[in-house]
Amino acid sequence: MKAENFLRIAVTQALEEFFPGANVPVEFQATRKDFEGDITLVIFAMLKVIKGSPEAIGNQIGAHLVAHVPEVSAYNVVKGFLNISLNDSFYISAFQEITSARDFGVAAPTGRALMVEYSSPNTNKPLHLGHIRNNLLGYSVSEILKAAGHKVYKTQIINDRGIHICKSMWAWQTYGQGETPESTGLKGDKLVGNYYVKFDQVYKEQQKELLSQGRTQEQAEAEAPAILAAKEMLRQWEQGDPDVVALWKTMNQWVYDGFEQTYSKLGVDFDKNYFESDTYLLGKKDIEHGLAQGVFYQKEDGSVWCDLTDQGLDQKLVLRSDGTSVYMTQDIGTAIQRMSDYPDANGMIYTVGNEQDYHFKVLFLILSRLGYVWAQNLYHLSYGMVDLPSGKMKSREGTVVDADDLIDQMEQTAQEITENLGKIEALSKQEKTDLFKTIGLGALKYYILKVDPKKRILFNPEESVDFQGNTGPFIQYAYARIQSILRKAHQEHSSLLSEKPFENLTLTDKERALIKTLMQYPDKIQEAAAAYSPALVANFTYDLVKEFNAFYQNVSILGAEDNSLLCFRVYLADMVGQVIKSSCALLGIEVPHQM
RNA sequence: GGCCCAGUAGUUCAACUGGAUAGAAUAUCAGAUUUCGGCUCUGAGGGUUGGGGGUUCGAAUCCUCCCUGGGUCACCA
Repeated sequence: MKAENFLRIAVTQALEEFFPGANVPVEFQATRKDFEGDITLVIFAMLKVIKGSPEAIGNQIGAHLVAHVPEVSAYNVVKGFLNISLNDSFYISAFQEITSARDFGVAAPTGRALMVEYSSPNTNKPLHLGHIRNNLLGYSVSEILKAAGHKVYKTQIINDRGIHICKSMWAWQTYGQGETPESTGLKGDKLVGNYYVKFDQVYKEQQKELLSQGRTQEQAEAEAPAILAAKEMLRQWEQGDPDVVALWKTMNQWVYDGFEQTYSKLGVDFDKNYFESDTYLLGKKDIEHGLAQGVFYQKEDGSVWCDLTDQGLDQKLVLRSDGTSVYMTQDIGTAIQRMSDYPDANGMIYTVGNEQDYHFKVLFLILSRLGYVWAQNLYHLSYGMVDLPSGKMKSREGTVVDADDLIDQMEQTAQEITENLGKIEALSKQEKTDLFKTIGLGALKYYILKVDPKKRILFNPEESVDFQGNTGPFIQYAYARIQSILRKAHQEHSSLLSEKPFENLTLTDKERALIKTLMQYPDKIQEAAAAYSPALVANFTYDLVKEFNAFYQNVSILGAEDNSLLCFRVYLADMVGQVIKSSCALLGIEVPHQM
């Protein structure tokens, strides 16, 4: 049982005794490290309801707790804080509870189902560093929500249609000379991306020429043959022209194959893919319904709008005067579609960059005005840009960091650093390359996920692979070390480990602190799920590792004086390892058995 | 210009959502060990939380006005 629960009961009893009838708020928090105690009751918070000096009230309650609650061993009062110390038998039984729990930390099913959308790439260019943050966040939040007891459907919408797709199609058709991924040895997304770039070059040149012939910039942009050709192609695609559709299918397949490789390297996956080419006509019907309901209004030219000025927002167009849809129309339609595809789901999380904050604010508002109950369970998982020390990423200037290149670079950096440390000579070649992948990706993932999603990231590849400090490899290293201890323990003391005879131990501060941290794990998952923030999990894991290192430093786990102590320490190390592994899994990070 | 987000040690990030003396890591410096200047320990310095005002027992956190950076305000997606 959690300490907070039985303490709350006892404190309420004490208050009832000292201040009958008063409805006093009981607020606990973890005791800060520099103070004696395990859990702290905040007396200040009570002063609004009851009168008196906080010290006196704290002492009164503290004395009552020591007298009536067997788990409470001592207390002290500092200003308005009552610090409560719990005895070792409480910690030991709490620890036993943890070790015997299956899937410690994972909550019981809540019966809720949610859909998480992430990645959602365009099929005209390869994935870049920004997508990596998106993918890592979306995947990790999905795992965290699952651990918090929800059912999760991971999904992406593939933006496989539109003028940008036709641009690379036209460029390939015109300049490609039949190149394929096989003939060039390029990943499909790279090949297609090259033609997207090619289009832009040609387009720019044509504009320059038109400008020199005296056209305005606007005219040049509109009249360049390349853009006209791409537009024509889009028209043909929409009419189902067989040749264009065939080309579109072929080139998109190249891109999907390329994306699949990148996803699999990143370790992310999806339960369901939506394609914009299937869904881009959705939403019009819903606009009509909304119009009938009075949620929208129509102007004389026939365009349809939503008036959000009463919410401090603007008027928002939802259907053009020619009856065609805009981005918002599609998003309204797909949201409704998805919720009917998955009737058990009653909410969605959209992992999309913060440049679309406004869009999603409006989208959610409109959906709720349309009367969908699930509209209140929509969340925009908004994240900031990723910058590099070398400067900002701008696709126009070609300073985009390609996702595959970055992953390769991370593995290579991991290799250099690991080999320099020289602890892995015993491993086979295959084991080594696997290890470098694990470390390189772990570094990348941890570095990105440890930062609050909302904030911009400055990503420094070198720093991220550091084996010291708040980094992925540091955590992985701690795990590997624990595994090595456990291997030895099982070799040398296997008979001892079958039972857990550690009832009457006296714990050290370090051991108590470690158990305390372990006990927080389930709450951390809930917190992270409520905040949609992998950063909370990441920082918890780091705290746990630090706590373990502090314990490990002054203690010889396998050299304990008596058997039950040794057994206890091995179980403690084992449990720490399990929690590290499990919380790393929530971040999508693998842990190595040796490094 | 309106709206949204961010601003915390030199640097990269925390701070349990209003709690105690704002913490880690990294970099720097000083010791210890090491003949390796690289590895490992120990310790230190480093902060007006962008600035001013306000709210209260108590503010990095809340309200307000400024400053800086980013985003967004299309019949683009």
